[in-house]
Parts: sequence; C-alpha cells; structure tokens
Amino acid sequence: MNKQSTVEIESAAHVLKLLGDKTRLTMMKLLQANECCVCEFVEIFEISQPAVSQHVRKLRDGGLVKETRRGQWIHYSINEESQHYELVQQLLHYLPGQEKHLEELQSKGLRIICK
Amino acid sequence: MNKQSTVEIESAAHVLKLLGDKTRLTMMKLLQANECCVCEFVEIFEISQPAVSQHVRKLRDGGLVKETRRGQWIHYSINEESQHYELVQQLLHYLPGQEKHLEELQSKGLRIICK
DNA sequence: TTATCATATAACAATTTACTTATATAAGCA
DNA sequence: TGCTTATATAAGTAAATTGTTATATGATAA
Repeated sequence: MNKQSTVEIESAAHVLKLLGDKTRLTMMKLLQANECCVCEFVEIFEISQPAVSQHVRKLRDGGLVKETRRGQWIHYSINEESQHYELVQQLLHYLPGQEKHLEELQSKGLRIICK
Repeated sequence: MNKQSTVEIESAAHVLKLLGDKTRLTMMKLLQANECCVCEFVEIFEISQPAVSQHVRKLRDGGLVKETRRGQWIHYSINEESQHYELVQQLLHYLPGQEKHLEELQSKGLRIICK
C-alpha cells in the first residue's frame, strides 16, 4: 500500500473526465515522456488546430499541463505541481507508450519544425 | 515502479470516462468497501431510481461491477475479474472513504430494508 | 511596416450525457 | 391468484461535449 494523500471526490471526477477522452489521454501519455507543441498534436491526431487548442486548454485549465512559449511555438508539458500529479502518473503507467506517433512524425520530417 | 500490465489507450479512456462522473465515482468508492443495492444508492444520491439504474448499468456494461440478485434486491459489487481492476483500485485509493453516506442511511434506518 | 507562421478564441452544429416521467418485468407475500 | 416492492427499460429533454470554419492575437522575419 502506498502512502498517498487523498483528493476530494468531486475534483478527482473532474480530472478523470478530462482523461476520459482518447485524444486527451494520448496527449497526456505523450507528454509523460516528451514536451510537445500544438503543431505536433495537429499532425498526430489529425484533427483541426483549434480542436487541439481546445483540448490542451482543458488540460491546462484542469492544472494537468503547463505551457512554455518558445518564440512563436508554445510547448506543453506535464505540470508536476498539480494536486493530481501522483494520481495521474499512476494512471499513465497502465498505458502503452505512444512514441510510435512521434516516430511517425520524425519519419515525415515534421518533428523538426518547432525546434 | 510496479509490475503492471498495460491496457489499450482507447479502452482505458472508456473506463476513465465512466469514472469521470461524480455519482459513478462515489458509487465505485462505496463499492470498494461494501456491497450496495440500488435502493441504497437512490437514498444516497437523491436522484431517481431510474437514474441510479442507468449509472450502474454503465458501470456493469464497462465490466467494472457485477450484480447479484438476492431475492427482490440486486446487489452490486466490484468486479475483480475486470481487465481494469488494478487500475481502478489504484485510482480509488486516492479518494476519501464514503462511509459517511452509509452511516447516514443507517441513522435513518434505511440500511436495513434490503438485508 | 507588412507578410507569415503558430496558436487562441468565437460562433455554430452534431452528438452524447444525465436527468426526468411513464411503464414493464420479476420476486415475494396475502 | 392479485398486490406490493425492487429494479429495468423506454421515451423525451436540457445541458455538455467535441468537432468544424472563420477570425483574432502575438511573434518573427523581410
């Protein structure tokens, strides 16, 4: 049994709802190992750029990710200060790595653009 | 790092969506420690009986709980055979116990009816 | 400054969700 | 048998979600 603090059920439900979407869950798993920018997500998920922005905004509003502007690009990464960081990490461990998506980008030469 | 098998991201997202609702998440936390029947949930959540039935059906369809008929009552409990059992248990550990709801029922004398 | 690129926001539409009330089913009991 | 109780299903509805296209913002580069 781990030592772990509890969180309110309502706030946990909110986090789980955020993660209960295939696109956002895959984003989080990707971010667990890599910073990503919006343009990469657009390529990976094959949805419009606004759709990606709306997903990352939800994750940001929920405190799960943070953004860092690098010139004209905005990179997203896991927010380790989140109240739910530990819970989310535990959860993500159960998911298979999503590096295949990044490798596919690389092979298309699309990973370089925001570097 | 725990030894743990991974599950498909799509199927994990589905489970997390089921848990991403305050009512269902509280139900699961209650079930972690107790069997409950529909009539108890009706009292606890102050929603209609059909609303409760619809929530437990979603949890059952997702394989997270199982039902046992006991006379005219149907008792629900955690399905330990679920592919997502381990993930769900880990998750529930982060939540505070919900026994207060059962104690409240008891004090109203409503816990006895389905025994 | 103006053009371009990355991202965000606004407005809208289709779909899904979470309730409700009304009704059906299934077990227990007089 | 017929009545009551527990639960499920059906049908309808309001609100939330997730996408779209159009447009705004903000940084860079000519």
